Formats: sequence, C-alpha cells, structure tokens
Amino acid sequence: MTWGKGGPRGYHHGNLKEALVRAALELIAQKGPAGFTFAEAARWAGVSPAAPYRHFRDRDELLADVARRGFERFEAALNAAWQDGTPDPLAAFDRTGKAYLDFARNEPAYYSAMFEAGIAPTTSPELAQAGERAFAVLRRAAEMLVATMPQKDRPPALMVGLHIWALSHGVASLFGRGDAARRTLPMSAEDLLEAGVLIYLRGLGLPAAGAERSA
Amino acid sequence: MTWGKGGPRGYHHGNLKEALVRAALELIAQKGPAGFTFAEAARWAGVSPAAPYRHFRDRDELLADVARRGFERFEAALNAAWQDGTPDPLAAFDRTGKAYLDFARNEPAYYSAMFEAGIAPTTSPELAQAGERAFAVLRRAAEMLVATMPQKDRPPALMVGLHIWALSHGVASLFGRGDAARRTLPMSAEDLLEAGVLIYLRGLGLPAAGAERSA
DNA sequence: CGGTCATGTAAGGACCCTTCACATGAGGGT
DNA sequence: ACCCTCATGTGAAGGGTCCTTACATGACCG
Repeated sequence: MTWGKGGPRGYHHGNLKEALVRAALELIAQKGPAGFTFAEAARWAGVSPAAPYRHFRDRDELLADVARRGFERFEAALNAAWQDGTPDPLAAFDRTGKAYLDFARNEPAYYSAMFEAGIAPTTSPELAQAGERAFAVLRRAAEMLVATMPQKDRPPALMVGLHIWALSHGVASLFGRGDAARRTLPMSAEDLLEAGVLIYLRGLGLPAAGAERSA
Repeated sequence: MTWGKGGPRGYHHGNLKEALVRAALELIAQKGPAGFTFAEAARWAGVSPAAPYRHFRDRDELLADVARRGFERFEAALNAAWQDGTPDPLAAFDRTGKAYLDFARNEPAYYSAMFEAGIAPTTSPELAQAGERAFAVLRRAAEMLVATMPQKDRPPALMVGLHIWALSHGVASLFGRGDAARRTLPMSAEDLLEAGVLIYLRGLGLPAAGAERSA
C-alpha cells in the first residue's frame, strides 16, 4: 500500500523513499544541487541521519534517482507538447520548445538534478535510459519535421534534434530560471527561444518557418 | 616581485593568493565545483587552514574571483578569435564559436566556476562586469555581422548574440567536455556547433552562410 | 505463535569552518 | 644602518555537520 503525501507516519514511516525524493527536490530547489546533504534530507523527512542508507547507497544514488524521475517527467512533458506533430510539425515543434522551457522553469529542482548536478549518466543504466528516451522525443520530432522537406535537402534528423536540444538547454540554462543566476534580458526566454528556433528552421530551408520575414 | 609556479616558498609564501586560485582550479577540475573546500585549497598550497582568510572572506569569494579571472580569459580568447572580424565577419564568427568550445574544453575548471558553480553574478561587481565584457565580444561580433545585411532585413544584434551564446553554451554544456557528463555523439562538438551556427546564420538571411561546409 | 529480515536508531569518529592570540619578516621613515 | 609597523602566516580550540558501524524494533510469513 502506498500512502499519499499526508499519510500517517508509522513506526517505520512506510514510504521513506518517496519522502526522501521529495525532500531532495525541496532542498535542491532552495539551495541548488550542491547545497543539499544526505543528512539534511533525512532530517527534513523526520528520520534519523542513517535511515536513508537503507534506501540509497549514497548521496549520488539519491540524486541519480531524482534525475531519472526528472527525465521521465520531462519525456512526458515533451510528448504532451509534441502530440505526434499535430496539427503540423512546425507548430508542434514550437510547442515543444516552449514545453522545454516551461519544464526548466516550473521544475527547476528536477532540471538541476538532470543537467547541473554533475551526475554521470553512467551512474545507473536506468538514468541513462531515461535520458535517452527524453531525447528520443526531440529526435522523433526532428525526423517528422525533416520529412516535410524535399528529399535532396534533408539534413540529418539527429543533428537537428541535437541543435534544438542545445539551443533550448542554453537558453534555459543561461536565462531561463528566475533565480540568482539569471541575467537581465530585453525579451523573455520563451520569445528568445522561439525566435531562435524559427531562424534555425528557416536556415534549414523549411518553407513555412519564416514566411512573414521574407519580403 | 611575483614568482613563477615553482618559486621558492618563503616563510610568507610570497604569493599565496595566486597559489590559492591555482589550487581552486586544480580541485575544481578534479572533483567539480562542489567538491572543493577552503581547507583543502590551503592544504594543497602548503599553508595552514587559516591562511586563506587573509586573502578571501570565504569560500564563495574565492570562487567568485576564479570566475572573474575565467571571464577575463574568456573575453581575451573570444577577442583573439574574433580579430575585429577579419578577414570577413562570417569566417571570424566561425572562429569565435570554435574558440568558445575550445575554452570550455581546455579550461573546464574556469568554465565550471563561471557557469556551473552557482555563483550569483551579484556576488561582486567585478564578476558581473567581467561577465558583461565577455558577452560584449559576442554582441559586437553580432553587430558587425548584422551590418553586412541589407538594412531592412537586419535582426536585432543583441538577439543574435544571445542566440549564438545560448547555442554555444548548450553544445559546450551538453557535449563539450570529455569528462563523465559527456554523451556520445556521431560528430564532434565543434562540428555540431559550426553546423548549427551556419544554419542559424543562413536563417537570418546571410547570403554567404550556406555554401561553405569545409573543414 | 515464533522466527527472520527489512527498516530505523543511537553513538562515535572524522572533517570542515571559523576565530582567536601569537609569530615572523618585509619595507619605510629617519 | 637601524627600528618600527603592519601585512601575512601559524597553531590550537570551539562549534557544527556529516558519514558510518553496532544495535534495536516490529512487520510479515509459515
């Protein structure tokens, strides 16, 4: 039986693993991935400092689990935005870029654990797989987008996916979050990313990507 | 008088501040920005744990100083690559993108301190200024590049600079370093970034950006 | 009802950060 | 040339946090 977040705290707490993950997210959100300790997560969950060791070998394994869950949510968010490329791949691509930023902004703790915590993808196979699956959404989107182009001009879909990922991550990482690391901008991060993606797609030769600009 | 790295260690060490910065860089390179302590830097420099307090108020101030120096070197590296846009802005832009990646790869400790250490730019005015100056190189490059376009089609140079910065940072951050955080790629990070920049510039309408795809 | 094992606890050792009083020697003023 | 001053480094100690090893509890199963 799994309890909800307000469940009764049994002698054995019942669902300490979940509580630890939530504690880690809370602490990462407050103080960044560096300023979070195993013992403090235990304290936040109301158990002794040694209890977490029954569920995670060490701090890194907890972080890796948080990152894995983050990638799973991330994949779901991107998929929900992509919606199989409907109504058309270009509009869906635009939505997906926004979803990327939304995730970075609304789930900064997950995002930090995924990309900024210094966790090697090789920490656990599950983590690597989750990351692969999240990127696979972008890759499939790029494939469908590229398929709308004349065959002789098609760029490699993998490369397109990587470019979009890099641009999205760069914008999110440099300008996306509202916290201290943010730099002042004359435009919103969303608009910046959308404009960048459109310019990039126009550079690929997508006819619909910049129609309003080509006088 | 300033000693080189192998200088004689006087009773007062002579240039402890520099030694601490080098120690910080070494430790960051080895264990990431998180796994580095004030006391360990002192040990690495061969002094007592209290000595660093004569030069830096706390650990964050040391990190901020490392980041500031990193931004200064970064600015110099970008400027050296840009070379006032010679022989033509497009080729110079390409060089600058490569210089960005080279810096991230060859100076991972500086890069970590600058972008991944969680140091707020507001920690010190000098840090913020150094960051501004580094970006100013990209901004000026974008301005010169944009100036080669027909006036009615010119995009905002600031936006272009931000796009290039975001793309470069994204590539460097996700695929740039050879360490554990790297993901396997079918192409080098340099080629990925170069291709992305060219596609982007072509999307801006730069006439020369499409044809040349040479190594 | 009793055994076994997962789960949580308690105490101990280690490290780190920071601060104090004190030691050292480089450099300036005379 | 000499002494004084002050920046720089030392040593030790307090306070705190963290990580880990030996022990206790009770949930589940035959």
